[in-house]
Amino acid sequence: MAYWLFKSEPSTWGWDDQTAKGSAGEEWDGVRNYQARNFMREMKAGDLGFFYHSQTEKSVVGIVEVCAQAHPDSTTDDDRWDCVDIKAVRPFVRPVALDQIKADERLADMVLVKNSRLSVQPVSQDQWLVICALGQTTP
DNA sequence: GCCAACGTTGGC
DNA sequence: GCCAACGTTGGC
Repeated sequence: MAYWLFKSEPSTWGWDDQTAKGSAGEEWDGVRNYQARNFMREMKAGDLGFFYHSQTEKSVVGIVEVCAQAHPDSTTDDDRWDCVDIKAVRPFVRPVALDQIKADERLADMVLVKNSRLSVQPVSQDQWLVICALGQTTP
């Protein structure tokens, strides 16, 4: 089982939008970046991910689960682009801010810190556990 | 195949 | 609102 991080601007698609979809989940569509797409193609149903709010909030706000493996992105006819479906699992008791992540030396190698622009990224198990602990939330 | 120009993203 | 970093595009 692998861990990931999904980034979104809350004004475009936020945690509230995601939870509103319930257990049915929703396509993580609109990604037009090869690296991000390739990570989605590696995902398996049951993998877990962080839901990160960029821009105004810059915080990890919850945990999501991959509920459908990569399939063609329904928002384009261009067959280069695939996406997975994700569903909300649970919110963080305390959102974990980017500042906190940057300040924690255990998280210095996170892609979020090193390549802040990549919208879908892998997270190691160690990083996963540290951030869940900071968020006071069950991994 | 290289590289300059351009567009987009996201932190500050 | 600005700017740095990065990815993509297109001309050569």
